[in-house]
Amino acid sequence: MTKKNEVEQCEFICIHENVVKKVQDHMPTEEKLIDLADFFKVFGDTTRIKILYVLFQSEMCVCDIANLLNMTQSAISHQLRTLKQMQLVKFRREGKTVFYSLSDSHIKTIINQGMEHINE
Amino acid sequence: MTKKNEVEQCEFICIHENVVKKVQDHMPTEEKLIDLADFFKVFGDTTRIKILYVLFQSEMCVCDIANLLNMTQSAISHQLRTLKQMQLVKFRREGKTVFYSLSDSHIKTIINQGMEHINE
DNA sequence: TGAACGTATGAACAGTTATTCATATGAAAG
DNA sequence: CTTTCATATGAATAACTGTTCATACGTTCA
Repeated sequence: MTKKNEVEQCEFICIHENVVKKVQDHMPTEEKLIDLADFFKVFGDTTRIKILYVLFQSEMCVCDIANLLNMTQSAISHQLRTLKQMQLVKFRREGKTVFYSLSDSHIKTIINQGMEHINE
Repeated sequence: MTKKNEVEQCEFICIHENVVKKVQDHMPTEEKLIDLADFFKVFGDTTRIKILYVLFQSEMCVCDIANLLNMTQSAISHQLRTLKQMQLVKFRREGKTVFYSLSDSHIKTIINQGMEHINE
């Protein structure tokens, strides 16, 4: 029985081999799980959550968001880029100004569910 | 007009002062927003997502989870600690073994919503 | 009581990430 | 074409986070 030697002997004794196998078969692919974690990672930052909350109510330009959240234009712009890459916001240009808005209303659902959990 | 000098002049010209004010009034408290981000942060790690997925199907001991995910017992234990602190999992002891399970079924909802978004 | 074993935990290290600063891009107005 | 202004972006830095390693804790069994 030459298996991984780093792993402790628990592996051989361990209790629920049948359960482990069954669960293993029902797991999503590694890639899906990484994508999913990356998706939630976007919500895991205060600045980005704030931006999303702001956009819940109204489309808004970068400058306005920065003022509202009392942060620099650059910081907001960087975060908007992240949100854009994850397809959570979209934008339209109007002269010099760029207006951002939510690209998907069911983002609201996810955040609201999170809020519910927070409020016990 | 002596206000913050770090902020660019955009602040004074900027377009939607009325909108900004209105949105500002409807924002949750800073504390709530931080808590919310912290909550989502837990889902933003591949290992933790995997653990949660595993526990969707069955309660399981630390050792089994480690084997299933091909990670060290220590790594899993550390992450379970995080999940425990966020009230996402609960545990029961049976002799030397500790079994973990989901503490709240509506976690499933959140993750499923995330999956839906991933799958476009 | 001592050995065995499953789990927990602190410290250290490596990798990641958010903000800042300086500067670039792109559009409008003169 | 030059200036002004809103936004974007690359590089650098500081803070955070996940894993590993060593070890401690707590339970069972002899």
